[in-house]
Amino acid sequence: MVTTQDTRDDVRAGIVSAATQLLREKGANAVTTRAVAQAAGVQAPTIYRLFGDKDGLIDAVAEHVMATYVSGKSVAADGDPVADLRAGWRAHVEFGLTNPELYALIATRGSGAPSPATIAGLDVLRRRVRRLAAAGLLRVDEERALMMIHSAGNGTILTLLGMPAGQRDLGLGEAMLDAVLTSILATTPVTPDTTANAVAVTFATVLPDLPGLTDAERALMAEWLRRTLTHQTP
Amino acid sequence: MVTTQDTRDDVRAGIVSAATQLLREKGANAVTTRAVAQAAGVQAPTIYRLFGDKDGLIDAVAEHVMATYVSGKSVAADGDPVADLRAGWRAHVEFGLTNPELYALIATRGSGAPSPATIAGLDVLRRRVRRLAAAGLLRVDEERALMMIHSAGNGTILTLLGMPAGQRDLGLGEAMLDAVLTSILATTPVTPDTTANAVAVTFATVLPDLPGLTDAERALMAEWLRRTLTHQTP
DNA sequence: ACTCCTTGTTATCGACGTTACGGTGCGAAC
DNA sequence: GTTCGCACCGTAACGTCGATAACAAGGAGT
Repeated sequence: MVTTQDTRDDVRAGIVSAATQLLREKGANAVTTRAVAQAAGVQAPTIYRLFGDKDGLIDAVAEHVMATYVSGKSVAADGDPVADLRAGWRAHVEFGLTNPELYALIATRGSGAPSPATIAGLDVLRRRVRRLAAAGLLRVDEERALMMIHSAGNGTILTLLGMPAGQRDLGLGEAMLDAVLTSILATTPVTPDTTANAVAVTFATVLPDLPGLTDAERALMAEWLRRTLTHQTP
Repeated sequence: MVTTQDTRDDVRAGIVSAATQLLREKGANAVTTRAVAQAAGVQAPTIYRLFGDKDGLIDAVAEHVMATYVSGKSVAADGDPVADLRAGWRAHVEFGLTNPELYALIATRGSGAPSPATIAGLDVLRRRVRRLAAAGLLRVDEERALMMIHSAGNGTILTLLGMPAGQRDLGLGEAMLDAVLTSILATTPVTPDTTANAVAVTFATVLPDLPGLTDAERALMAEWLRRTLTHQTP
């Protein structure tokens, strides 16, 4: 039978919708299990049967809001990697400013595991950073670049949310992104050809200049590079 | 008579101390008015007579912890303004990592007025930025520079606190500060040679695709690459 | 001696997250 | 067709939280 599953999903959607509206209109403190249950027309234990926990409800709200938000935008996954990163950054900042209570709720989980929404956001950001790295545009560690962009974005949004809506420095977001990009981007692609072979060849030429490695490590890497390059059949 | 005032201060100090210890050892959720009152050997209403509010108690705890923290360090207010800013940044990051629960508590006040600790931190940062401006070292708005440093610091600390204590990228703080300083300072500090780093990063992305290498060799190279990239470049 | 302000103590309020328990309906089995 | 089993639903409650009212006690100042 499907009706039971359908009504279950309907009830679930209704609860999420009620919680979202409550969060937007009355603030985070107004999102209590009783208030949500009353607004959705269900009983309090229903929330626990469907979401297990209040945090589960919050996660579902975050997922719902983010889904409806990104559905309105077309994420350009092609084209210039840098332009894509900028677009993603702007969308992120705009999302934070559009949903202040929700963002403060999911971005500031005191301790413990980060929220699923945070993990999802980090994943899409990681994909964008990987494109930068693959294009030869990064001059820092991929993980380092990821963490820098994440920290800058999170800090910027929280700072903007911390000041009254009227006097927000709206250029702060662009300035922060420019600062991070200037620090992590290579001015021009370092290799015109990003095939594995070409990159390995280029890497072999800069290997002696890399700091923090012992001579033995450098020698081993050079040896392995030579092997992988001679392994090529063509 | 002074004894009444003295005992009042003593009781107050005892409550703050108990709350601080409770916060450090049992986490933020364990800091309840009842638990604090019992740990301090007073009754629950005493907290409200002395601090007015639970937020007041938290603010007092923050002030106490910060005071005892900065008392251990000598803040060099003279000398190079840039060096002072760097020292203040490092102290701030170190404070956040040393007091995770407290920092998460005061830095993530969802909405409403920021905590007194935040305001105090912004004030000392504002003074440092003003010295930069007075020395003619800023190439952006003073307020813009203030907000950028504040956002970067807050975001960095929250990001570091969000990952397990073992695998924190401790160079992230310096990298973020360098990124912001490069963008706001008139005198651009020396940017190290980027070519080698960029090639190394690009190489890391193609490393999994290289033929003729064992998994162990690939893992070792990835580890060495990570080390050379996170290596501090003067 | 009398009054007033501060302190200590108890009891309690309303709200919160969460859960135990009994009823209820519906498909399955005989 | 009757009965059994089981998943669901609604009521009520539990334990805890922040916050406060009410009142006793005791010393300070006049």
